[in-house]
Amino acid sequence: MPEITKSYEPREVEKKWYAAWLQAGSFAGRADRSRASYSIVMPPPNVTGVLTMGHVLNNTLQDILIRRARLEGKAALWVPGLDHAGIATQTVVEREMRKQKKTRHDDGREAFIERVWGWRREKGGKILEQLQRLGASCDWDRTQFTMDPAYSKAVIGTFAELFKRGHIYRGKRMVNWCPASLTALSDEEVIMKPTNASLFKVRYELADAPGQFIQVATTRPETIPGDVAIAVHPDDPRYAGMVGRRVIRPLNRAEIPIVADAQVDPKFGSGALKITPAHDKVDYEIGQRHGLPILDILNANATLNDLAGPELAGMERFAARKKAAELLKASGALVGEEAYQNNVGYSERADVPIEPRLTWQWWLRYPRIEEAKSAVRDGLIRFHPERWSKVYLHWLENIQDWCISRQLWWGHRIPVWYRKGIDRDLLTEADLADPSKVHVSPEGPADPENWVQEEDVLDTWASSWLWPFATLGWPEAGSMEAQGFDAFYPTSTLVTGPDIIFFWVARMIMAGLEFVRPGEPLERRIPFRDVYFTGIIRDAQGRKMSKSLGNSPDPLDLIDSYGADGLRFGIVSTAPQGQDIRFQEERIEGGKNFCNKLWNACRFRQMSGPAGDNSTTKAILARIDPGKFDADDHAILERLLATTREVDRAFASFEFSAATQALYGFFWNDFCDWYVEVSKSKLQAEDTKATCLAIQDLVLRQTILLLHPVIPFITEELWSQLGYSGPEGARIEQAVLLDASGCATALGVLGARPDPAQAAIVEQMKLFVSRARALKAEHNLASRRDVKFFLIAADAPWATVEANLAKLCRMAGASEISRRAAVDGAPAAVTSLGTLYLDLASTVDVAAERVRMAKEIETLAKHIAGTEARLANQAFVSKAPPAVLEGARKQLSDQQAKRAELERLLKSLG
RNA sequence: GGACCCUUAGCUCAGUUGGUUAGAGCGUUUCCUUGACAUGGAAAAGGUCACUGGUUCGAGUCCAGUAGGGUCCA
Repeated sequence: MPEITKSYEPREVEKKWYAAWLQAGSFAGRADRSRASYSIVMPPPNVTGVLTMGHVLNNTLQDILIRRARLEGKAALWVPGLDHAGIATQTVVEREMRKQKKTRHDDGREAFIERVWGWRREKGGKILEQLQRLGASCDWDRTQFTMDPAYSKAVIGTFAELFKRGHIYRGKRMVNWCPASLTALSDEEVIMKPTNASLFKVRYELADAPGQFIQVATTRPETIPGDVAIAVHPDDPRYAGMVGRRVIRPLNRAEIPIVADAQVDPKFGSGALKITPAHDKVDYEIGQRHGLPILDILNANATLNDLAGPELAGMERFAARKKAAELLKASGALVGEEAYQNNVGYSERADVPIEPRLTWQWWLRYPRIEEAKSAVRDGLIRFHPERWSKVYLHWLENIQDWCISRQLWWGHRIPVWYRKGIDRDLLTEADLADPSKVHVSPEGPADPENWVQEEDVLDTWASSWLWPFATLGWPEAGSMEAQGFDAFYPTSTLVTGPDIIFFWVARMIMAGLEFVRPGEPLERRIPFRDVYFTGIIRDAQGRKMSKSLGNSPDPLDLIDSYGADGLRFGIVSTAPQGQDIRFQEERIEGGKNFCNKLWNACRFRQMSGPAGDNSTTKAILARIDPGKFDADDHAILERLLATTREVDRAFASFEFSAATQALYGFFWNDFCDWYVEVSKSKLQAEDTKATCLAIQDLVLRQTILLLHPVIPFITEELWSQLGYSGPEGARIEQAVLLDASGCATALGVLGARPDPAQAAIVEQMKLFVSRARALKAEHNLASRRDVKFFLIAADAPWATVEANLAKLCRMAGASEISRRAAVDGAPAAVTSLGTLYLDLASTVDVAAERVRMAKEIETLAKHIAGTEARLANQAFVSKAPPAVLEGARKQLSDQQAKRAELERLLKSLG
């Protein structure tokens, strides 16, 4: 067996094992009727994406779940993939073309799409390779891309099917138009941002009464040329006589009417609203009610068109706003201008203000809304943290039809064909259902020469909402069979961010309910059972990480510095459930240090004695002789069981950081700082050596297994180095992890069930040693190993000390601890095992000693007073549970005894 | 305007049915290269649990309100 090196060097170990895992097919998800299934579909990162800290967190958690499932003996499958990300990808490629002064129109549609594919092959999807550096154990052979032929077929087929079922329609409606990407967006892709604007107060002159005006307030004077009316509230007394009269539009001058509409807010501004139906959703509705014309003064790229009038035509919208204000001022129509903050919708991708715009689009009436609600409300799908279910339900309560068409080329082209020569603007609902005018099918019409295909593509989310089942071969029966659909659907857990709860999570639920296993119960149709929402990773100041701020560390740099395991351990240990995370590189460093600690503890084991048979738990147990147990053996096994129980619980309830913290505390404090140290004495004695080594082997084995999902590389390496892999060299994922009760049973069979009373003695010894060390440190003897202690103790505690004398001396750094009947004038500490004196043959600073002692008595007196007060309270004595009461009494007597002893010591100092 | 979350040590955070003297990591101070580990060990300092009131024998924990910070929806 090779010797374990002095410190852990992750680089080569990670490379070696990842290759070995791939080679062995360790990540392959195979359906297996004899085993429970556990499946996860990875939220597909954008094909344009590179690894961010958010991905690190998200994918580490998925990897933890899937690796733990493997150790629990489940048939585990983690499906990776990529999202074609319509707008984002098209933008990236167009930006490259712009460097050569070209646009996609120079290419033409087909050539452009081919260019995007070329980009995808060369530069896209790098993120999946980066995930491998992180250790992600996905079944890479199943990697899916939303534009793959089979997946595309599912997407297109779904459109045709939903159309057939009456869920999809074509409509001319107000949409959120992105003037940068030149496409419609869904409501979810619009981000409302408070924006500093100016509120312009503009007066419109009454046509029939020159010199009389009606005043409106607007943040968008450049749209005045598109005004077709002024609206007031019907009950507004200020305007009672105005309704029905006409005013002069001050830009692009024309007469327009004053109408009355209850949707006008009389409290806003002057209570009069200018109506621009082509450029505002509310105005459009009001316009419809009053039969007003629609005057569209904007081009698709948000420059003003000729209808805006000669002064503004051709201008960009913000320049036009300035110009409009100037024109109004010059004509005297501008009454005032004040600073104003309003909410403006921005395009999520392009980050420019969107324009409400009237266009023909394809719309989806969401299916299965009620079922989607009850699936979450009734707990068939559980959200973690649970509170997100409120956000989900609230959205479903107020759900609006989904605009699913996008004016892009990169994406799934909508499978609709129009008969040549038909005017699409005139198509009625009845025409849409008429197969002689409109053809809808995945294959297209039999006589394509007579038809023209719809140019629009589908919203990217209208493909990814099929992800949990389309990645498992749906809807092709053969593929589903081959990919184990039956076993792996519903998937077990979805790990994602709460920011896409509407975009993706809710829509996947509706899609699953609509399409999978029709007619079967809800719990068979839902796409996943648990949804874990991660927090958002922020920088140390609490800001979101972003490219423009440059406050996001490159995860690959972190892997280079701290190892993938260090990064994983660090990030998981800082990730409390459902709370945002402030990134601190120190925590990642802590992860690396923990790995090194683990490494060195294993190194110590290797150096301590010959390797025994570690190939199975049974073999290790066979090397343990419970007859040789001392209190420390009981204590470490007791803590091992408790830690296993806590880790089981934490993982089961998605408390990842609690799991890592339990393991950290156990391994560092209980094992390394105490058990390994006391082992150094035990290993000197031939009769306890073998059992002590076997216990170390047992503890290390279980610890490595519990840690493996979090830090897979180092644990695999140590698994092999310490011989747990057996003669066959089995990889760790082939081992079976025993839960707490399984461990207890295994120990019980051996007669080695840990005794809590013995474990309690170790707690006493720890405090004893700690007090001894403190005494030394207070007298500047911390580094001395030859200090003598005296102990005044009753027979029973002395027996404990005597039985563990060698260990206690070693731990305290004492040459001896001897029992005395009386000691005078030495610094002392009161412990539960007796009063401990530091033998300072000569110099004792009596004054300092008295101060220290008096301070301790004072602190103790406060606690005693508190406890006495509680016990003197009749209500407490009569109402508190007996265990609590008994605890308080015991505490009081212990405290009083300790105080008496301290007072005696103080007196003896003279 | 509606909903949700957060406020505990210098910093980042635990604290799960209310119950002994509120914890961890990092940082700080002092000491230590002894044969697993200085990526380490030992000791120590450091907190009116945001504030106010209430429920209770007992509140960091439950309830109401206030202040500050954040997120989502309108």
